[in-house]
Amino acid sequence: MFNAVAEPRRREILDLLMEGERPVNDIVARLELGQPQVSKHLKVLREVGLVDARDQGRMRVYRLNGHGLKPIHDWVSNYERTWSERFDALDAVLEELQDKEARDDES
Amino acid sequence: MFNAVAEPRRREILDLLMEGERPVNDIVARLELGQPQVSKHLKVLREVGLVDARDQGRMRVYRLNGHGLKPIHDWVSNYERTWSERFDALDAVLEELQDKEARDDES
DNA sequence: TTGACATATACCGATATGGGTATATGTTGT
DNA sequence: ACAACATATACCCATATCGGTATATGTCAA
Repeated sequence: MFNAVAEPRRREILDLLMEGERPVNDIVARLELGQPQVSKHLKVLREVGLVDARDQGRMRVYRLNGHGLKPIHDWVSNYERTWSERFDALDAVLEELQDKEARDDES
Repeated sequence: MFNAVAEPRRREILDLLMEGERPVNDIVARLELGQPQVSKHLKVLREVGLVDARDQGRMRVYRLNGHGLKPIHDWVSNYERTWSERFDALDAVLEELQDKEARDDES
């Protein structure tokens, strides 16, 4: 899953699909990459559930399934506290509470 | 960057470092992996700025630098709207506004 | 200074991966 | 039925990556 997204071209494909669903050739036209390569990347993305496909006439239309990114989002979110100012503020509050408790215990 | 985090063992190392800074051998003891392999993973993590190192006596203590994950968090966040209920609610509001405008234009 | 320790690096082999070219599969229009 | 089209797959090659083993580098302790 992480691996699927680690590939720059695959991220490009996902970014592109955020605009809306697209048949393979549209994607090929945008990316500077051969059609077989795009099909392979799409296969990988499909296998991990990041995109879905729908047959329409002789073309296959791919659309984004962003829900597949939730695991990554969840994992990264655990680290957000290490940089986010929002969490720094929260830390400050918690620390203050601890200090207050310590003072209360003393007295 | 994405690539550094795509490796399961490297994610394990990061998860482990969330508990606090650790010398290499501590990490080796936790992961079931040889010391050279751990050193190599740490090197990769250091190169992309996800960990920092500090020399203490004859050991090198590594600590997490979660800030390096912000780019990933930012990228994934763009997709959050595609699954989050929070954003679904926002979409509903926006849609309602559009409907309202449409009705106003008619009259 | 010497030996034990902590870590990094060099090297090897197996496997995976990405792009390229050719071709197979399936669909439409005539 | 046939030709053009859209996509997928098979195969090849070059390169990257991971784990493993051996070894180099640097530090402490006696």
